[in-house]
Amino acid sequence: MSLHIYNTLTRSKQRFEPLVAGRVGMYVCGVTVYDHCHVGHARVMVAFDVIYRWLMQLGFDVSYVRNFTDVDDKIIRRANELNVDCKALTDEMISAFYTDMDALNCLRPTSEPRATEHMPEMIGMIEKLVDKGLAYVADNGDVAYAVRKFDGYGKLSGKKIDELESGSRVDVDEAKRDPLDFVLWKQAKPDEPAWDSPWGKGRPGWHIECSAMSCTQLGATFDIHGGGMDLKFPHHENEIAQSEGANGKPFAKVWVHNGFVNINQEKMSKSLGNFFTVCEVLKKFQPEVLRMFILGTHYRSPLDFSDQALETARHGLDRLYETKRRLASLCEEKGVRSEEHAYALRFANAMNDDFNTPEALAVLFDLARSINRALDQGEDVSGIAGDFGTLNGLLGITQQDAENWFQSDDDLDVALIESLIAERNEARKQRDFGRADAVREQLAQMNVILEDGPHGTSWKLK
RNA sequence: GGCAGGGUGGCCAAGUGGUAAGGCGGAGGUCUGCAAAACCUCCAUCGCGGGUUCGAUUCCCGCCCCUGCCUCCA
Repeated sequence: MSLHIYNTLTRSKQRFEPLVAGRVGMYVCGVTVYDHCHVGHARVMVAFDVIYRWLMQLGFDVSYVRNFTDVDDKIIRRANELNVDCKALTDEMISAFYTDMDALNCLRPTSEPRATEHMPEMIGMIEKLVDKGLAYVADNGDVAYAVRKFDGYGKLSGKKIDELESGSRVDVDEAKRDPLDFVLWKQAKPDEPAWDSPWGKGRPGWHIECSAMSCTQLGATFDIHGGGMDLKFPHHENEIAQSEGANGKPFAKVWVHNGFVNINQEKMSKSLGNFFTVCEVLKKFQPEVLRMFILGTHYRSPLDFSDQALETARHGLDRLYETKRRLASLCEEKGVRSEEHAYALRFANAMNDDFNTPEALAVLFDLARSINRALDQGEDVSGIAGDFGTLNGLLGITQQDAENWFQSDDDLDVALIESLIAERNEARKQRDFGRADAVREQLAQMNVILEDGPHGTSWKLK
C-alpha cells in the first residue's frame, strides 16, 4: 500500500501525495527554550523523527524544519528569575535539548530556525495582514489579528467562532476589538528584548513565528505541518489564519498531531507539575528504552508513562538485542545478506498505514523469532538477517552494539566478572557443580546473569 | 456547555464485516549438569443495550465511563 496519513484537517486518513513529486516539506513546532524538555516533548520529537526517517526511506527528498521559540513571556520570566539574559538562557536550553535528542537518536532536522533570527519575515507578514485589513493596531499599540475577518477560522480544530466566544474563559483584553483576536506584535515593555518595527519597539506574538518561518523556508504552501495535539487550537488555527491571510494561498496540506503523554491517566504538563524531564528518565533507563516505549503506542493515541511501562519496553528491547547478539557473532564469520523481503514488506505496510509503529514493532518481533528459530536449527538466515538490522534502523532502535547493551554500566568490574566466569567454567569442567553454582550465585549478587552457549559463556546485567 | 479522541486478555497495545497481531507477565515442555537465553504449546469473544447483516469486536442508534482541547502548553 502507498503512504496514508491521518490529516487533522479532514479528520481522515488520506493517501499522501506531495505537492512536488519526490519532495516533501515538513514543518514541526519545536520547543520554547526556557526549560529542559520532558517526556511529552520527547514524544513529539521521536514521533516526527520516525516520520522523517520513513519519508526518506520512501525516497522523498525531505525538508524537515523544526523551530526554536526563543522569545516569549516564559523565557523572559525565567531569565529574570535566574538573573541571566534571555540569550544565555535560550542558548543553554537549546544545547540541553540537543543532548536529549541526540541521546534519543533523533536525527537533526534539515533546518532549525530560531524566532529571533526571523524578525524581518515576521514583521513583513504582519504588515501584509495589516494592509489586507486582517490585522489592526489596537489602542495600546499592539497589533492584533481580527479573527472574524478570516473566513476559515476554526477549520482545523473544528471550532465555531461563536461557540468559542460563549465558552471562552479568556480575560478580555480591552484593547482587542474581539476577545478572540490574538496578538501579532506586542509593544515593548522596559527591560524586555525588543526589536524595531513599523509599530515601534516590540516583540512578536507566539503564533506569527511559525507562520513566518515555515513559509520562508518551505513556501506558502507545503506538505506536512505537525506538532502536539495541544497546539491544534489556538496555535495552529492561528497559524493558518496568518499564513493563508497574508499569502492568499492554502497553508499546510496535511496536519499531523501526536497524542499526549499521560501520568496516571492525566496529561503530563508543566502546569500540572507532573512531568519528568528526559534527562531524569535517562538516569534510570537507557535512551533507547524511552524511544521503544514511545514507539510501542501509535503516535496519535495517549501514552501512559510509568516506570513499569519503561521496564516492559526494556524487556522487549532485550529480546531484540538477544537476536542482534546472535546475528553479530554470525556476521563476523560469514556476513549476512538479505534476499527475501516478506518481513520488510509487512513492515512497510505498517509504516505506510499512518506510521503504525506498534505494528512495525510486531513485525520486528516476528522476524526476531523467525531468525532465532532458524539459528536454533542451524539453518541459513542470510535471507532475512539483513532486514533485521535495516528495519531496526528505520525505527532508530537496537542501534548499539549488543554486547554493550547488555553489559553497560558505569562502575562495572569486567575483569572480576570474567575471572569469576573462568573460575566457574573450570569448576564445571571438573564437574564440581556445587562450586560452579556458588560462583554463579556470587555473580548474580553483582546483577550478572550468565548464559552458557555452544561457544562459551556470555554474560549480561540483570 | 461546544468540539475531538478513547474504552480489546493479568498489564501494555495493534487490527479486521467472517469468530482477535505483537510485547510484558504467567503456566507447561524442549534444550542445559542445573540455569539463562532461545524454541514449542497454552492463557481474550473486543464497555453496556438495541439495530442492520447469512454473519459485527469491526457499520448505525442510544446509554455508561475515561481523557483532551475550548487559557500558556508538545
